[in-house]
Amino acid sequence: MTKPFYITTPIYYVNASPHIGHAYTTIVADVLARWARMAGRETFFVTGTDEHGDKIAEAAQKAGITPKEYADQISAQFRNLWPELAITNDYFIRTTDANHVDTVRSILQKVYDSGDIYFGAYEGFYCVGCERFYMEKELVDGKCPDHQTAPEHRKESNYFFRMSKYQDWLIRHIQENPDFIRPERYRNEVLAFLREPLEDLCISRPKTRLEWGISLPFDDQYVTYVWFDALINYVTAIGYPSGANFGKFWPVAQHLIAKDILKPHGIYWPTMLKAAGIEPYQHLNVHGYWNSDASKMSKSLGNVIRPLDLKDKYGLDAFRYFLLRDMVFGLDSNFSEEAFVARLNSDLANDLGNLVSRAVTMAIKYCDGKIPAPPAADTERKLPDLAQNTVSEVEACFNDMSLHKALMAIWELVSAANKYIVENEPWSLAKDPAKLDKLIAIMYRLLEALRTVAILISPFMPQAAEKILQTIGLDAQKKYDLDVIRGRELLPAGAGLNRGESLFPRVSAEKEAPPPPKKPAVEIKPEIDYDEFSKVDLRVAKILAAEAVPKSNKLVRLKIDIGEERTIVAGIGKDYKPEELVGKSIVIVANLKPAKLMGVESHGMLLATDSPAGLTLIGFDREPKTGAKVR
RNA sequence: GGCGGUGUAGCUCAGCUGGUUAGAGCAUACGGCUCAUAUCCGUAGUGUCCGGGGUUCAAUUCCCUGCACCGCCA
Repeated sequence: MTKPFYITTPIYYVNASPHIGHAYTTIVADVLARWARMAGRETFFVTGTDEHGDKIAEAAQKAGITPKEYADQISAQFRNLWPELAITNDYFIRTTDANHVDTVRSILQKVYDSGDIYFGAYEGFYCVGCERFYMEKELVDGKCPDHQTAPEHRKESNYFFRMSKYQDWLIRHIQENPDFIRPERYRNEVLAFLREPLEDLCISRPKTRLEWGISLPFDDQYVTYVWFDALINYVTAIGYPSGANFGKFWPVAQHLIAKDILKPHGIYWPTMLKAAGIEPYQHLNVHGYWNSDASKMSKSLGNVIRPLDLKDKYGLDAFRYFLLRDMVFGLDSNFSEEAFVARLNSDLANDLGNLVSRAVTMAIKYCDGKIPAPPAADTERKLPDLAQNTVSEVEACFNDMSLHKALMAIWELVSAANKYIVENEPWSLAKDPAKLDKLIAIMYRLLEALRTVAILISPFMPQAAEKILQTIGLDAQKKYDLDVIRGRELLPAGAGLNRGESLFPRVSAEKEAPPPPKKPAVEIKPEIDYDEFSKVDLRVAKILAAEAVPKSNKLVRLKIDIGEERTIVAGIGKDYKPEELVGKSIVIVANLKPAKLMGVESHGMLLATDSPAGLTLIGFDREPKTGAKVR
């Protein structure tokens, strides 16, 4: 009986729509899960969404909906994306699920009862805009670095988890289990962090400040905050404490995360488990970031690569292949469409796609369109032996999280098969009837190698694997596993070969750059004379205050100074936060006829234009005089 | 500021505990084949192995130092 396998993705926070980073992590988890199933392991694969916290409450308020409605929307985006990426998760968990709420509360109570949660005061510099405390060192000139406002000195009482108590235990555990956190660089990072004394973890927020969370079971004036809620999903998902799955899968739990959440998973989570009397997970697997053009991808930079765009443009399997082949697990990688196309053409189209195409064409021609009988005395074992080695090698790579190396190993087999064709020149053998047996034996070994390749790539590229199996006359619906290729199960002689369409057509790199859409030069409105222009009174205005107009998506009410105070309403709420507007100098049309927007009278209109990142206000390169005319 | 990582062919990278002509893939050039998605196979290169110093019979590999980039912590 082989060991069960339990893999989780991070519990994704619903403050942003899914991007390539989420896609990568989830695809890696999927590849691991598919591989484990193929290796005959009982497998459980969990992903889900983290839905509590002030960021969600805030975003929901801005959108004019309840936090739950907001979370429902974003959570659905994740849930709907996975089938499109062929993700085979067994369970999708949400931190708002009732069973999760119960589990969190029961673990909190348990830790509280054992004395590892205490009530304490927290004192410090609190920025109202950020709704968080700052350490003195973080402040710039005594002011909040984000808002440039002086923080208040506040005292707040909260519940704390006695994390410090488990520091020594954790250090020992990591040292005694070298594979606990991998790759090694992240293990070292955690150990480095643990050289400093660990502070206790604040795990609550007063409801006066944040209501959107799970109430503490021992004090309903507080909700639990962030990690003490989110991390617990990994045990909720398998039915902690008494579910059958928990007993089976928890001892082999593996988490998969990106490096940005190393600390919560490498430090908070194991100590929380320890305090709750639960064994630690088995492995924490940490990967790097996908960068685009060397700058870190972020929403604010507007260079988020949308996974679905790429999948639709080049095909899901190519997308999955590229992500897994180009990133060394643990390190950062650069994403570029150019690299993607290069991989697709050289590895998938030229090497694999063309191999399948030529092998099947010849097999159909030389073997009557059917899988031939295996050679009687098979003494020539170069290709079959290599295939066997490849299976073992790929297996070793999986144990090591070296997925890119697994693909490299498979591609050595692909190359060897191509070489095998050139060396044996089936087309020459076909001209000599005396060499028919040899020809048939060669075609058989080739088809056998294709089957091995197809099965080995199936966790990475499920669709392509299926197509190859169909092409070489095998039942694609059958569940193949490693035993089929390791045990050298014979190919079903007589099964019909089908030359399908190209597996991976080449794509042209040059033509990928879409031709600049032919625009009818710049469209200019009809001419006006100066008199007409001079009717427009443009003024420099200073923004004194700004607030979102309730129930509106993008309207912001601005109090401005143009020598006199005025109120205007502007549709810029999607691109600017009210607090970042205050103090800015802008240009307004001062003599525009007042208009009521969402019940608020606007006395003027500000000027803005489009930028790649959204609207941008017309500004100044020197500080202007408030109220001055703009000519 | 403290700790750590990285710096190897045009590009992306592999090189464990020091040892004969420093490797792979892509890109480039030339040759071969024609079954195949103008694909495949073979051959050929080029490298101050970031700079400087040291240890050693011998260093890309160890030590020190400088530079550049990155990460964690503050």
